[in-house]
Amino acid sequence: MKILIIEDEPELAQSIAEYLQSENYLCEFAVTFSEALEKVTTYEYNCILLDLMLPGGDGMKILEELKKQDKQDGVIIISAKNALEDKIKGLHLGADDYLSKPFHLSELAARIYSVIRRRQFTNANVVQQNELQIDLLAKTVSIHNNPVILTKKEFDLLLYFIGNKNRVISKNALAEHLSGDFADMLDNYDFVYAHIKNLKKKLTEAGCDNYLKTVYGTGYKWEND
Amino acid sequence: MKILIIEDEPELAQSIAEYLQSENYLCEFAVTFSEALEKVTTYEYNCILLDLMLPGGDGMKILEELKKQDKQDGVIIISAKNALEDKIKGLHLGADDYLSKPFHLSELAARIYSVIRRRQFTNANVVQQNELQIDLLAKTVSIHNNPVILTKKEFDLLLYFIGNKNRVISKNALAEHLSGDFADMLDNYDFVYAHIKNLKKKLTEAGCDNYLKTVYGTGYKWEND
DNA sequence: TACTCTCTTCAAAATTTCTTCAGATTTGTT
DNA sequence: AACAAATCTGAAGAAATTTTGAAGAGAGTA
Repeated sequence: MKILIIEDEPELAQSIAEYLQSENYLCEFAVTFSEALEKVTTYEYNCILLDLMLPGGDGMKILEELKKQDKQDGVIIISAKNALEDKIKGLHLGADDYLSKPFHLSELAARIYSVIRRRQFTNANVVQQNELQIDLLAKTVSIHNNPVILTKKEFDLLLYFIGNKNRVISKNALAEHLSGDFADMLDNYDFVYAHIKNLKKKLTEAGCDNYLKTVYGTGYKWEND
Repeated sequence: MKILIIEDEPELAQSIAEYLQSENYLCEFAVTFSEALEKVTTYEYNCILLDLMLPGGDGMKILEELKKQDKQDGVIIISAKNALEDKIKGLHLGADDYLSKPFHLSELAARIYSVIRRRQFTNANVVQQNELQIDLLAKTVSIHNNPVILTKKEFDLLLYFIGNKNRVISKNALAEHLSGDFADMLDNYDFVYAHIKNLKKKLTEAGCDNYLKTVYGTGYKWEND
């Protein structure tokens, strides 16, 4: 069983490796983004441990590449950030699991074991939120088994909100998220308003309570108890 | 909240500033090393964004100077270099965070929020002050689980007071904070009076003791034992 | 090309918040 | 006590923000 450890902190990488070797796994390392990308595209691993905070690039890109190349490696994201948004995004991109630092090595080993075992069977990634059922792989939303047909941007928005529930998200952040631009200030939020309106409408028409609250002068918030 | 943007690329500095301004931060710029050094030693900021590649000197020197002078400003390093050593060195010299170019402005804003929160309040996103519970992310205030609905300016005011509790805040500082401008001596504080009044009213009506005391002729103070 | 679906833009309407104002009240001073 | 200056207050108009429907632009497909 081969494991690739993509992690730039040498001590952490080393102790993970030692533990896993004692569990009879073969370990390899990648420290930088480019190194990771090269190994991932060239070889095949039973499981990849992916630290998102990499020097040289966004770890998510590794996931995207794996998906693009239809690779079957199992992936566990390791992140210092505990952002649910990252988790959802990661799972969305095909990661199998998500582990926040710090963690116990035994916990990691357990996850690796179950990822490798589970890889033989397929299992859909479904998130249940309030009355909504969201299939991250199929990118579909349903409510009590009735589908809610969303456009891509609406689906993205919904995930973004749910991944950040009970937090106010500024219009800026929404605009950036929807447009996907880097460091570009947008001075017009009309398209944000439009997508929010449409999303809200579809959800309420499908019988979903209104969890998407306006925070006047700031942004929006998915409000949950 | 005042941010100093030490960055020699005008476009990047500009879009950062616009973004942060729309998120209610006050921004100042420094373009050269000497200018940065002067501002940093003369004024105080809630957060300093520091580009390491500066004309006229090594950005790390700014960090060293801050440390030498025992300044409490939060610092986020922004760098085109992805060098792990830079990151480590920066963190050693007291930087709070490190961000590689290119980055999303919302990511930057999130880091700034964390840095300021850690310095100003706690590590948690919920601040407990007297009987008030303030959720910084949800931007909500509640008292014994009953929500107190505040407008944006009222919420800002409350945070400002609590972040400076037991300190008298001048009307001028309040006016500046509320208007979002570096305003010199305004001759009219009516809007300050109005916001204070409304905030006080909402808090006391929700059952909060009156901690917000008038300091006749000077300003106001959130008084705590 | 024509068709369809999605995204963005636009402008008017609705809503919420902010500021101003003028009179009332409080505080400090003589 | 009397006066002046500072602060408080409620109301109303002003300003800013959001909502909305519709129209135009763009992307993808047959």
